[in-house]
Amino acid sequence: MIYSSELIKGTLKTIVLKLLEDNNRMYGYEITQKVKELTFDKIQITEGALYPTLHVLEEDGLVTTELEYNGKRVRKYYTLSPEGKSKTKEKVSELADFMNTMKFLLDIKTQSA
Amino acid sequence: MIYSSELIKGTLKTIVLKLLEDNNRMYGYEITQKVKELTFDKIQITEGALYPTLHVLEEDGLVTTELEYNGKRVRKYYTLSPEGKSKTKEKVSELADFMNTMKFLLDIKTQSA
DNA sequence: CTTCAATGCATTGGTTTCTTATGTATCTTT
DNA sequence: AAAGATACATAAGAAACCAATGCATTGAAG
Repeated sequence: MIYSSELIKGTLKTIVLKLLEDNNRMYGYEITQKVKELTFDKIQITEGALYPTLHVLEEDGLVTTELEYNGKRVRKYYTLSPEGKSKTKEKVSELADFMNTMKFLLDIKTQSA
Repeated sequence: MIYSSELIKGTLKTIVLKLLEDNNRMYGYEITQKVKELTFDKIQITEGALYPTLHVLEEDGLVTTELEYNGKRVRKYYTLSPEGKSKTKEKVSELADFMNTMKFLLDIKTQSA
């Protein structure tokens, strides 16, 4: 089962920030694979979604980048900036809070009965 | 605190379906107030978002409607159709599953350490 | 040795979904 | 009488994602 794509909307940026927080330094393709692995293929980030998101994070100063060459193949590594780190905490805690609220909404009957 | 609007994306339809499942029969404005109340003002559904969503649910045959007059003021009541009921179960369980996955993603460090 | 899959970057066009703003009208409270 | 709440609705625009495409390198399989 793969989640319908609407669900990813709004959470992608937070997912990426959280992964960077946990792994310090990652490149784009690595992120797609890590998410796929960690979610047992339930979330598959498309490149058309990921790269624009990474570029926005960079424009906003939340990440810094450095190019690295393995032979001739280039990798663009992303690392959280100080602002990126605090923004990550914000976004993660907001999402956690949101999920609690949603859980409450979805379980109304069980909880009130 | 009100959640940043990106978070609502993708969950609105499921929220509406779930409320209709719990309350059997609701009209639009009532839904906005109920969500506001149940989430302690953290989620505020705008009418510009809600009404198009309700119309789509109707077009898709997931809800049926009936107009009712309180004096001259009209209310449009929405009720889940049989397809709507099964669709609701689908969507709610998908969202619950998604939230578990997200929770796992956000807690990686805690869980692996 | 060549072809296909995987790795790695990126952009473009299109759709969905929501926001903001606006419009109309009724009812209630001050 | 006016303002705010109730109640419907639409329209223009932005945001965020998907699907498709493109380019290039590397590794594995035949």
